[in-house]
Amino acid sequence: MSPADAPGLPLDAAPLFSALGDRTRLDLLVRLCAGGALSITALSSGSPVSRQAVTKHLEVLSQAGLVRSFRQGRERLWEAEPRRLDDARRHLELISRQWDEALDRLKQYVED
Amino acid sequence: MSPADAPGLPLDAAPLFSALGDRTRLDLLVRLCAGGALSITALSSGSPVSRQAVTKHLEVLSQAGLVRSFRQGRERLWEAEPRRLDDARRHLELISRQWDEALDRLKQYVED
DNA sequence: TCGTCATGCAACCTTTTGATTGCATTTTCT
DNA sequence: AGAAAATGCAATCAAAAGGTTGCATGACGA
Repeated sequence: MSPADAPGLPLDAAPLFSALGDRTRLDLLVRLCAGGALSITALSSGSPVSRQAVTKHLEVLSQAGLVRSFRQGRERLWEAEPRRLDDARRHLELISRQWDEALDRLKQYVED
Repeated sequence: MSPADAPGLPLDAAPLFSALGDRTRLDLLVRLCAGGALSITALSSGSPVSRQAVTKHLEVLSQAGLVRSFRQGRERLWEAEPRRLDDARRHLELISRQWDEALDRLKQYVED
Protein backbone atom coordinates (compact mmCIF):
# COMPACT_ATOMS: atom_id res chain seq x y z
CA MET A 1 0.00 0.00 0.00
CA SER A 2 1.46 3.33 -1.04
CA PRO A 3 1.73 6.10 1.54
CA ALA A 4 -0.80 8.17 -0.39
CA ASP A 5 -3.35 5.41 0.06
CA ALA A 6 -2.63 4.79 3.71
CA PRO A 7 -5.80 4.63 5.76
CA GLY A 8 -6.49 7.50 8.07
CA LEU A 9 -5.15 10.14 5.72
CA PRO A 10 -7.57 13.01 5.26
CA LEU A 11 -7.92 12.44 1.52
CA ASP A 12 -9.68 9.15 2.17
CA ALA A 13 -12.40 11.00 3.98
CA ALA A 14 -13.70 12.72 0.86
CA PRO A 15 -16.50 10.17 0.20
CA LEU A 16 -17.50 10.38 3.85
CA PHE A 17 -17.78 14.17 3.76
CA SER A 18 -19.50 13.98 0.43
CA ALA A 19 -22.19 11.77 1.96
CA LEU A 20 -22.66 14.35 4.70
CA GLY A 21 -22.77 17.20 2.20
CA ASP A 22 -26.47 17.15 1.42
CA ARG A 23 -29.28 18.67 3.49
CA THR A 24 -31.67 15.78 2.92
CA ARG A 25 -29.09 13.21 3.94
CA LEU A 26 -28.02 15.19 6.99
CA ASP A 27 -31.67 15.43 7.96
CA LEU A 28 -32.11 11.68 7.64
CA LEU A 29 -28.97 11.03 9.65
CA VAL A 30 -30.05 13.40 12.40
CA ARG A 31 -33.45 11.77 12.61
CA LEU A 32 -31.89 8.32 12.76
CA CYS A 33 -29.49 9.42 15.48
CA ALA A 34 -32.36 10.90 17.45
CA GLY A 35 -35.04 8.31 16.98
CA GLY A 36 -33.60 4.83 16.69
CA ALA A 37 -34.34 2.50 13.78
CA LEU A 38 -36.93 3.77 11.30
CA SER A 39 -38.48 2.38 8.14
CA ILE A 40 -38.21 3.99 4.72
CA THR A 41 -41.88 4.90 4.82
CA ALA A 42 -41.51 6.50 8.23
CA LEU A 43 -38.49 8.46 7.03
CA SER A 44 -40.11 9.62 3.81
CA SER A 45 -43.37 10.70 5.42
CA GLY A 46 -42.68 14.21 6.56
CA SER A 47 -39.97 14.56 3.97
CA PRO A 48 -40.31 16.95 1.05
CA VAL A 49 -38.97 14.34 -1.35
CA SER A 50 -40.38 11.04 -2.53
CA ARG A 51 -39.86 7.65 -0.96
CA GLN A 52 -37.53 6.58 -3.75
CA ALA A 53 -35.40 9.66 -3.30
CA VAL A 54 -35.12 8.83 0.39
CA THR A 55 -34.12 5.28 -0.51
CA LYS A 56 -31.32 6.56 -2.72
CA HIS A 57 -30.05 8.90 -0.02
CA LEU A 58 -30.06 6.10 2.50
CA GLU A 59 -28.06 4.05 0.04
CA VAL A 60 -25.47 6.82 -0.20
CA LEU A 61 -25.26 7.08 3.59
CA SER A 62 -24.92 3.32 3.75
CA GLN A 63 -22.06 3.30 1.25
CA ALA A 64 -20.30 5.82 3.46
CA GLY A 65 -20.84 3.56 6.45
CA LEU A 66 -22.99 6.11 8.26
CA VAL A 67 -26.13 3.97 8.43
CA ARG A 68 -27.09 0.35 8.01
CA SER A 69 -30.31 -1.51 7.45
CA PHE A 70 -31.94 -4.81 8.32
CA ARG A 71 -35.18 -6.46 7.35
CA GLN A 72 -37.97 -6.88 9.83
CA GLY A 73 -41.01 -8.48 8.32
CA ARG A 74 -42.03 -6.53 5.27
CA GLU A 75 -40.21 -3.45 6.48
CA ARG A 76 -36.61 -2.43 6.08
CA LEU A 77 -35.36 -0.59 9.10
CA TRP A 78 -32.46 1.83 9.08
CA GLU A 79 -30.28 2.85 11.99
CA ALA A 80 -27.35 5.19 12.42
CA GLU A 81 -23.75 4.07 12.73
CA PRO A 82 -22.40 6.87 14.90
CA ARG A 83 -18.86 5.53 15.07
CA ARG A 84 -18.44 6.72 11.52
CA LEU A 85 -19.09 10.28 12.67
CA ASP A 86 -16.11 9.98 14.96
CA ASP A 87 -14.04 8.95 11.96
CA ALA A 88 -15.03 12.16 10.21
CA ARG A 89 -14.12 14.18 13.24
CA ARG A 90 -10.75 12.51 13.48
CA HIS A 91 -10.02 13.39 9.87
CA LEU A 92 -10.79 17.04 10.55
CA GLU A 93 -8.55 16.85 13.57
CA LEU A 94 -5.70 15.53 11.44
CA ILE A 95 -6.01 18.45 9.06
CA SER A 96 -6.18 21.10 11.72
CA ARG A 97 -3.23 19.50 13.45
CA GLN A 98 -1.24 20.09 10.27
CA TRP A 99 -2.18 23.70 10.60
CA ASP A 100 -1.00 23.88 14.19
CA GLU A 101 2.29 22.26 13.27
CA ALA A 102 2.73 24.79 10.50
CA LEU A 103 2.24 27.57 13.03
CA ASP A 104 4.80 25.99 15.30
CA ARG A 105 7.31 25.80 12.47
CA LEU A 106 6.68 29.45 11.67
CA LYS A 107 7.25 30.34 15.32
CA GLN A 108 10.52 28.42 15.34
CA TYR A 109 11.59 30.22 12.19
CA VAL A 110 10.82 33.64 13.62
CA GLU A 111 12.73 32.87 16.78
CA ASP A 112 15.92 32.11 14.85
CA MET B 1 -35.48 33.30 11.73
CA SER B 2 -37.34 30.00 11.88
CA PRO B 3 -36.06 27.27 14.17
CA ALA B 4 -35.18 25.12 11.20
CA ASP B 5 -32.80 27.83 10.01
CA ALA B 6 -31.22 28.51 13.36
CA PRO B 7 -27.44 28.68 13.11
CA GLY B 8 -25.52 25.84 14.61
CA LEU B 9 -28.01 23.20 13.60
CA PRO B 10 -26.40 20.34 11.75
CA LEU B 11 -28.43 20.88 8.59
CA ASP B 12 -26.67 24.16 7.97
CA ALA B 13 -23.42 22.30 7.75
CA ALA B 14 -24.31 20.55 4.49
CA PRO B 15 -22.54 23.09 2.23
CA LEU B 16 -19.50 22.91 4.46
CA PHE B 17 -19.32 19.12 4.27
CA SER B 18 -20.05 19.27 0.58
CA ALA B 19 -17.00 21.48 0.09
CA LEU B 20 -14.91 18.92 1.97
CA GLY B 21 -16.36 16.05 -0.03
CA ASP B 22 -13.94 16.09 -2.93
CA ARG B 23 -10.47 14.59 -3.05
CA THR B 24 -8.96 17.45 -5.00
CA ARG B 25 -10.34 20.05 -2.61
CA LEU B 26 -9.27 18.09 0.45
CA ASP B 27 -5.82 17.85 -1.06
CA LEU B 28 -5.69 21.60 -1.61
CA LEU B 29 -6.89 22.27 1.90
CA VAL B 30 -4.34 19.92 3.42
CA ARG B 31 -1.54 21.57 1.46
CA LEU B 32 -2.71 25.01 2.51
CA CYS B 33 -2.88 23.96 6.14
CA ALA B 34 0.60 22.51 5.92
CA GLY B 35 2.38 25.08 3.88
CA GLY B 36 1.07 28.56 4.53
CA ALA B 37 -0.17 30.84 1.75
CA LEU B 38 0.34 29.54 -1.79
CA SER B 39 -0.42 30.88 -5.24
CA ILE B 40 -2.74 29.25 -7.74
CA THR B 41 0.19 28.33 -9.93
CA ALA B 42 2.03 26.76 -7.01
CA LEU B 43 -1.07 24.80 -6.07
CA SER B 44 -1.80 23.60 -9.59
CA SER B 45 1.76 22.53 -10.33
CA GLY B 46 1.94 19.03 -8.99
CA SER B 47 -1.80 18.67 -9.36
CA PRO B 48 -3.34 16.24 -11.82
CA VAL B 49 -5.89 18.85 -12.90
CA SER B 50 -5.51 22.13 -14.72
CA ARG B 51 -4.97 25.54 -13.19
CA GLN B 52 -8.52 26.58 -13.96
CA ALA B 53 -9.90 23.51 -12.26
CA VAL B 54 -7.85 24.38 -9.19
CA THR B 55 -9.21 27.91 -9.32
CA LYS B 56 -12.76 26.59 -9.32
CA HIS B 57 -12.07 24.31 -6.38
CA LEU B 58 -10.51 27.14 -4.42
CA GLU B 59 -13.62 29.18 -5.13
CA VAL B 60 -15.79 26.40 -3.68
CA LEU B 61 -13.60 26.18 -0.59
CA SER B 62 -13.78 29.94 -0.28
CA GLN B 63 -17.59 29.95 -0.46
CA ALA B 64 -17.58 27.45 2.38
CA GLY B 65 -15.30 29.74 4.37
CA LEU B 66 -12.48 27.21 4.47
CA VAL B 67 -9.92 29.34 2.64
CA ARG B 68 -9.44 32.96 1.68
CA SER B 69 -7.26 34.80 -0.76
CA PHE B 70 -5.48 38.10 -1.11
CA ARG B 71 -3.54 39.74 -3.89
CA GLN B 72 0.19 40.19 -3.68
CA GLY B 73 1.62 41.80 -6.76
CA ARG B 74 0.58 39.79 -9.76
CA GLU B 75 -0.10 36.72 -7.66
CA ARG B 76 -3.17 35.71 -5.74
CA LEU B 77 -2.25 33.88 -2.57
CA TRP B 78 -4.56 31.48 -0.78
CA GLU B 79 -4.46 30.49 2.85
CA ALA B 80 -6.48 28.15 5.03
CA GLU B 81 -9.13 29.30 7.49
CA PRO B 82 -8.81 26.53 10.08
CA ARG B 83 -11.51 27.88 12.38
CA ARG B 84 -14.03 26.65 9.85
CA LEU B 85 -12.77 23.11 10.41
CA ASP B 86 -13.69 23.46 14.04
CA ASP B 87 -17.19 24.45 12.95
CA ALA B 88 -17.48 21.22 11.01
CA ARG B 89 -16.28 19.23 13.98
CA ARG B 90 -18.80 20.92 16.24
CA HIS B 91 -21.59 20.01 13.86
CA LEU B 92 -20.56 16.37 13.97
CA GLU B 93 -20.45 16.59 17.72
CA LEU B 94 -24.02 17.90 17.80
CA ILE B 95 -25.24 14.95 15.78
CA SER B 96 -23.43 12.32 17.79
CA ARG B 97 -24.69 13.98 20.94
CA GLN B 98 -28.22 13.37 19.71
CA TRP B 99 -27.26 9.76 19.42
CA ASP B 100 -25.96 9.63 22.97
CA GLU B 101 -29.12 11.25 24.27
CA ALA B 102 -31.19 8.68 22.41
CA LEU B 103 -29.21 5.94 24.11
CA ASP B 104 -29.82 7.56 27.47
CA ARG B 105 -33.55 7.73 26.82
CA LEU B 106 -33.55 4.08 25.85
CA LYS B 107 -31.71 3.22 29.04
CA GLN B 108 -34.28 5.17 31.08
CA TYR B 109 -37.07 3.35 29.30
CA VAL B 110 -35.59 -0.07 29.99
CA GLU B 111 -35.08 0.74 33.66
CA ASP B 112 -38.79 1.54 34.11
C1' DT C 1 8.31 49.35 -23.99
C1' DC C 2 8.05 44.51 -24.73
C1' DG C 3 8.11 39.91 -23.52
C1' DT C 4 6.61 36.98 -19.95
C1' DC C 5 4.50 35.14 -15.95
C1' DA C 6 0.17 34.80 -13.14
C1' DT C 7 -4.55 35.22 -13.46
C1' DG C 8 -9.26 36.18 -15.07
C1' DC C 9 -13.09 35.17 -18.04
C1' DA C 10 -16.06 32.52 -20.91
C1' DA C 11 -17.74 28.84 -23.75
C1' DC C 12 -18.27 24.15 -23.93
C1' DC C 13 -18.45 19.23 -22.77
C1' DT C 14 -19.24 14.96 -20.12
C1' DT C 15 -20.49 12.63 -16.02
C1' DT C 16 -22.79 12.59 -11.73
C1' DT C 17 -26.43 13.77 -8.80
C1' DG C 18 -30.97 14.46 -7.03
C1' DA C 19 -35.48 13.55 -8.09
C1' DT C 20 -39.55 11.68 -10.44
C1' DT C 21 -42.88 8.19 -12.33
C1' DG C 22 -44.69 3.61 -13.26
C1' DC C 23 -44.80 -1.04 -12.42
C1' DA C 24 -43.27 -5.44 -10.16
C1' DT C 25 -42.51 -8.06 -5.87
C1' DT C 26 -42.89 -9.46 -1.12
C1' DT C 27 -45.32 -9.80 3.24
C1' DT C 28 -49.25 -9.20 6.15
C1' DC C 29 -53.86 -9.46 7.60
C1' DT C 30 -58.69 -10.64 7.10
C1' DA D 1 -57.25 -16.34 -1.67
C1' DG D 2 -57.22 -11.49 -2.17
C1' DA D 3 -56.54 -6.72 -0.81
C1' DA D 4 -53.44 -3.59 1.14
C1' DA D 5 -48.94 -2.09 2.79
C1' DA D 6 -43.84 -1.66 2.24
C1' DT D 7 -40.42 -1.98 -0.62
C1' DG D 8 -37.59 -3.05 -5.00
C1' DC D 9 -36.42 -2.10 -9.73
C1' DA D 10 -35.91 0.50 -13.95
C1' DA D 11 -36.31 4.21 -17.15
C1' DT D 12 -36.06 8.92 -17.51
C1' DC D 13 -34.87 13.84 -16.77
C1' DA D 14 -33.04 18.38 -15.54
C1' DA D 15 -29.58 20.56 -13.17
C1' DA D 16 -25.16 20.72 -11.07
C1' DA D 17 -20.35 19.38 -10.83
C1' DG D 18 -15.85 18.71 -12.54
C1' DG D 19 -12.94 19.46 -16.14
C1' DT D 20 -10.91 21.39 -20.46
C1' DT D 21 -9.49 24.83 -24.06
C1' DG D 22 -8.77 29.42 -25.90
C1' DC D 23 -8.22 34.04 -25.38
C1' DA D 24 -8.07 38.49 -22.70
C1' DT D 25 -6.07 41.21 -18.96
C1' DG D 26 -2.72 42.84 -15.60
C1' DA D 27 1.72 43.24 -13.36
C1' DC D 28 6.89 42.69 -13.33
C1' DG D 29 11.44 43.07 -15.06
C1' DA D 30 15.19 43.63 -18.44
